[in-house]
Amino acid sequence: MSVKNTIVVIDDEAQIRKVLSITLEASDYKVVEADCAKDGILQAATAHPQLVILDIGLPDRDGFSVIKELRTWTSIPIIILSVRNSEEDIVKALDLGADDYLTKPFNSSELLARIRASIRRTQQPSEENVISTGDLKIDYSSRVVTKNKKEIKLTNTEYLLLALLFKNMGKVLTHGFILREIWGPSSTENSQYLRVFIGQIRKKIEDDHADPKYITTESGVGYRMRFVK
Amino acid sequence: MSVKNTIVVIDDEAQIRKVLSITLEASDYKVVEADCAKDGILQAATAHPQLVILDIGLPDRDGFSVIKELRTWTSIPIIILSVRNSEEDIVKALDLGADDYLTKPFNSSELLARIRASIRRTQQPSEENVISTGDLKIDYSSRVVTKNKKEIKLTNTEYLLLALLFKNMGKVLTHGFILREIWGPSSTENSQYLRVFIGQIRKKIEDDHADPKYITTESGVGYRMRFVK
DNA sequence: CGATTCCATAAAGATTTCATAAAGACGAAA
DNA sequence: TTTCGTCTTTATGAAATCTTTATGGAATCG
Repeated sequence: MSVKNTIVVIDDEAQIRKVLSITLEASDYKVVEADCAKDGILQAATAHPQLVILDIGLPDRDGFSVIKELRTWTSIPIIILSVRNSEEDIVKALDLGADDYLTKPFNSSELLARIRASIRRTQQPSEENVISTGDLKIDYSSRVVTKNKKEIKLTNTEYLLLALLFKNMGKVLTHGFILREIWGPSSTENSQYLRVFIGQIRKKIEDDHADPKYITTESGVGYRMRFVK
Repeated sequence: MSVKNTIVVIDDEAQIRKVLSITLEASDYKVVEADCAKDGILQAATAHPQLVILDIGLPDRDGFSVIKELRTWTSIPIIILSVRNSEEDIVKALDLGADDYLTKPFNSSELLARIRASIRRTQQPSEENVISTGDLKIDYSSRVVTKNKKEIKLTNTEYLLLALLFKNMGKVLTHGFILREIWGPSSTENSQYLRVFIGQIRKKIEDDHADPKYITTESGVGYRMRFVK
């Protein structure tokens, strides 16, 4: 279940705010309304919105100055609404940092599509993919393993093997399974070089590799990665 | 001295292409023209543009399918031009991944402002336009790389490659990923010329290129840009 | 307990991958 | 067209990695 995206609507006409709210809420956005520039900026700062819809014609302040002020501290997308379809206004708004410009009366499905496009752009990948045990940590997105925050240099095969063990933390992985996963289905059942690699990895990650605490041997079966507090 | 931003214009009407070229070149963009979808995609993959302008009505293929195909491998901004001001088309284009939609006849200063807005956004995601590591610094807004405040002369491809590494500082980038990002989806899996370029860049940025501290090799995997204090 | 199988490690050989130079191809600009 | 800068390809030796072999120690089982 995803959390709803919040949109701040800054417009002095109650009618327009109402139409926008209904439209946006029907598309599963959370809407925060503001009827003047001052309140709009406050809401933008406190409601943590994913987008701002701003009417350029406000009673208390020039809408362009609102764009300017917002851009001093945030880069969330701003879509401008205006009754004026003047080239000059469009250029000014966009160059001040607005992301899009629509003229009233606007088409609601076009507005929604432009909102989706703007939000899509800001939601670029930033997901971290990290698993840790003891003082060991693996980061799949950057493909780096650290021990005590210090990076450990691993060859490609060593990394693949360690990543496989991490992903199956606590489970016993049989020799056959590991060999098939890393060396492909046509790999021989010879687990000799698996031992060589486990040995290499242990040298690099275990404090005492005569008594390994991370990768334990399950004699006759395979290996297991242990979760260490 | 900053390198010009490149824009690929895909339109079958020579007249429109000419007008666009003149307009864009007057604003200091480098323009690459294509008169059909096939050539357009090729140019988008090889010319390393910062933006694509796409006419939705092309002779050889549906423009929507071009958006779709481009979006399988690149996230550079796409601005759609169309004679049809239909809500349906706008929504479809934006949801397929286009960044903006303008109807012909378009206003050239509005188009330029929308281009600036789109390019600005792509050069922003790292929050700052400048990233540095050690005595190296990259400025995305001016496309300039400096070492000890001294500018380093880079070819376009070298810049793109270095910028990609900077943007993913600390992450291991696989050969395949780098090749797709820089040379497009049709690039071969041959990483030989990637090595050549890495070699060139190292000559320019590393103090001792027998022992590189900025760009390290992850044998069998790819390369990584390191953060140096 | 033996005997047997399984495991850990070192080290040598085989293979893959990498760095670099240099030559050819290509395209943009004069 | 020619020139120049850049990109692509090819070739070569070096480096890193993987695989195999050998040896002795540990675990397992009758």
